Amino acid sequence: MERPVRVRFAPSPTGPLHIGGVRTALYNYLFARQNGGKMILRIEDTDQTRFVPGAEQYIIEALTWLGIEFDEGVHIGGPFGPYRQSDRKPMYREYADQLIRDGWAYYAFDKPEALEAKRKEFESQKKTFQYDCNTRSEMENSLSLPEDEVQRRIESGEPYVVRFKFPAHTEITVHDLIRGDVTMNSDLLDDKVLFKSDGMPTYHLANIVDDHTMEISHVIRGEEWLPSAPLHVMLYKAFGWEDTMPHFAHLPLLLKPEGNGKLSKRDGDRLGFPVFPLDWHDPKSGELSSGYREKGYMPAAVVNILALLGWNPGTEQEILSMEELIKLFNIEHISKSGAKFNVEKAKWFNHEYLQMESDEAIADMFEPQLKAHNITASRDYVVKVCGMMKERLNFPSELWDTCCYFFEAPTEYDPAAIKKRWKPGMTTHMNKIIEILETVPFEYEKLHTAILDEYIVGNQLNMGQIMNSLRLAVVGKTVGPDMLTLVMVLGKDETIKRVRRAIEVIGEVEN
RNA sequence: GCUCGGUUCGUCUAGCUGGCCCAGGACGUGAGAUUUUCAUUCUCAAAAUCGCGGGUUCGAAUCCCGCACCGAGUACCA
Repeated sequence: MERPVRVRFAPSPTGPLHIGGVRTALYNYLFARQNGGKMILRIEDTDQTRFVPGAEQYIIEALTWLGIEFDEGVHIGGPFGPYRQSDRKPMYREYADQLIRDGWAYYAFDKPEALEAKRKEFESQKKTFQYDCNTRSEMENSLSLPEDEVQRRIESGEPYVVRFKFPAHTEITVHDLIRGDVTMNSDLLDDKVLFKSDGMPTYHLANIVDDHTMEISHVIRGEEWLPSAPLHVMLYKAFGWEDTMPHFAHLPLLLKPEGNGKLSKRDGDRLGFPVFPLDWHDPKSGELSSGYREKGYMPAAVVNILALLGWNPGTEQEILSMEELIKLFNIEHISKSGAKFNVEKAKWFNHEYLQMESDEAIADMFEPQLKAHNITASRDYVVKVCGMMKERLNFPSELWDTCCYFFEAPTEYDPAAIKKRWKPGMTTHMNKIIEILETVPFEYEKLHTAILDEYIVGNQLNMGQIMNSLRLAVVGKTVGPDMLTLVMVLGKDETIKRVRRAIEVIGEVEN
């Protein structure tokens, strides 16, 4: 009997959420929506020392921007709250006690320095110290110490942790939805701390207790958790919760674009693409890490990019909306190996999504840039320019650079273009074109006939030279849409003004 | 070191129940077409001896074994 689908995204508020985490959230979301299940946001803040103010807010804002919605969570509440582990602190204690009572865990008094010394000692013999069934008898804990001394130490307030007592010689199999059965021997696993001396549970305890009490059906998380999955399976067993243990799916890692290794926070700005969904100002260092949103990526594009990094629909379709992703998503098509992020393809996705935007919407993105350049233009004009130019763009941020000449006459002229196109006698030609513009009715067809057919072709002039010079005069360089279209958009007076000024500034050239 | 996981064009990947694969698509790259320029668009092309070596089989990217390499984990961090 399958239980209702309930999945959670459970980040730690230790900094900005990086895109690997975003992808994990996305996959959870797609799975939940597809199965009519619930999506829960739980904050795992059991490490007080790594808490970063603002991180939780950042996570919520980022996922909201991307359209990844929650049904329950720290920001919206729900029937299984509280959803912040620090707010659930009192309940973990009893679960740790239960484990001790049942012989699945024990108290350990070893000081951090003592453990460190032990590790050094082993290291000098080229071995690795592990707190496990072989070594725990040599350590200071409730298994090695007499009962009355354990009592005494606890009563005197000596700090202690609770460790899991891993049974010896046991094969533990984790069934992973992506990788199949993964089996490990308990002898290789260490007695993980479940409950810290500061009164907080560790990830392992809190995670299992919360997933159980929140009735989570599927745990979809990063591959870095696979090695500790056997511990988690054992904990479900120790608590007697095997029947309702969630299904596990460990996602492949996101790798850095060059070389090897896991994508890290530093890579982004170094390699020219964001590692974070939103800009992040580090409250301590004041350092800024750039985000997709501020770089001009559309949220739907980011979702699409991330969805396809480690999963595919099994067809050749690559542009997929959230609705389509929800419909098509399946765990079977998640790949096992890590994926490298590809900046060029990300740009292409963004380009595709930008093309789907209406001219109006692109104009909205353009307005702030125009304002920044002190441009005032009619809404109709801005919309028209956007419609004409959008296919050339990957990002809205490129709008000003590719469209500025629609709003501002050139102040300088590209020297290379002058050299190539502005040949002797050009001022005469330009004056002639001004004359045509002034006398011929200002209509596309009429101007085309007058300038192209009659003047240039009729006089057997070089089409490339004349038209490009005109372009140079109007734009300042040799880029842009169809010349006459451009003239029509700019209008008669503005065009003439620009050509006059070019004649004046560039002047006549010799050979 | 140990444990676990992974390994198809430069990158993301299709392929998983062996023959339709001398390996398909996409991004990027190159060439051509279109254009008065740039870009767009369109067409075409190059690009993986399927990590390596064995085996099973009439036949293997697909199954089995070994090796190599890469990654993750190995904290009172998650």
